[in-house]
Amino acid sequence: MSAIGFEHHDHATCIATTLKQAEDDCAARALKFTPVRRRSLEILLREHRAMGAYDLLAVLAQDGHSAQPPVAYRALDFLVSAGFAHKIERLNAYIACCHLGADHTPAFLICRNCRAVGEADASQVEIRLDAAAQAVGFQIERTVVEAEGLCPSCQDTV
Amino acid sequence: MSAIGFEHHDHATCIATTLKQAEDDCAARALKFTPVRRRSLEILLREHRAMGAYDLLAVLAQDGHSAQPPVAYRALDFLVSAGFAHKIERLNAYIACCHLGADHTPAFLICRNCRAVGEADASQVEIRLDAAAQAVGFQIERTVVEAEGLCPSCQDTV
DNA sequence: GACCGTATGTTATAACATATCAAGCCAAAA
DNA sequence: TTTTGGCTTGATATGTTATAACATACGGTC
Repeated sequence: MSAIGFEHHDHATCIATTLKQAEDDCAARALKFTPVRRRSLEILLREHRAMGAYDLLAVLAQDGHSAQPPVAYRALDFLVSAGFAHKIERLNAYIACCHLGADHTPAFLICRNCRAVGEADASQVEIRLDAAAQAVGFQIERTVVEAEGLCPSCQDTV
Repeated sequence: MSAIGFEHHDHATCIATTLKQAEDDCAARALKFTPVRRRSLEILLREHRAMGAYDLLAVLAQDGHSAQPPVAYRALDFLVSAGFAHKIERLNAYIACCHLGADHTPAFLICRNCRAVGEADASQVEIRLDAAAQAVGFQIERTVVEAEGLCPSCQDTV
């Protein structure tokens, strides 16, 4: 699959495998995959779309977790820094990573109509900023690439 | 100059020329370069860094303009859609375009320490997403590229 | 048990953004 | 000239996203 978000796939398996991977990964790196964190990742995986922190919070609240904003933001920060989720800056929203384990600079395709988000196949994405950065002595640590446009299903309807 | 923001330049001239260019451009395209809009661009140019909408608003207020949020957001929307300014998604902030007139997909270098922002030289930036987008039938309209890291002056201090 | 570091709970507030409706301006049509 | 219609502005209120600040709980180690 080239991008998730615009195509169908076996969702239940996808959730289970990714959770397992995250669990193993945390064990290996001595990170604490606590209940809130695990549950947050599960929710992101289940929704399989970009969710606002407050969307996540609402679902967590239904589980009986504390429903204050920092709870969601902390969980999201953990997931992002562990590489299990990404923040979509354009939407101020978060999405589970679907290439977990692969060390990648993700590139997202964001539909401006339905807000669906796909993670572009890293092998087909090329980003070259080194020369420009080097020219001014800037030291790049992380790069955000987000393309906005229309997803297949919205191209006809708009 | 390869990137503005990390290097010195003749600022007064830079402001004057850009304002003039914007003015001409508006005349040519039948856009209304009203006082608030002009003043907003001038402020962004003068500051020469990413400003939040409320930062802009505070300066506008000193001029005696109405100081309600919509005033700033409207002006910023105009400037962005006219191509005179860019939004830095990572910072939820806005910056004057320094390559006005050139049709470009800007790429920004954002210092995570001092929040200085440089616009990378377009000629040295290469972004290829077409293949990935085409593979899933996504139609790209606009691409956001923002690199986060350390600017020259912050590399020693942090 | 005492200590320490990390994670969580809780309250409050900062920061960013938009909806809505009324009023003004200007230019083109009648 | 008056009218009409579109765009710009003014003003109020509200919605949305994010963090500061402080207190408490939990788990491991000495």
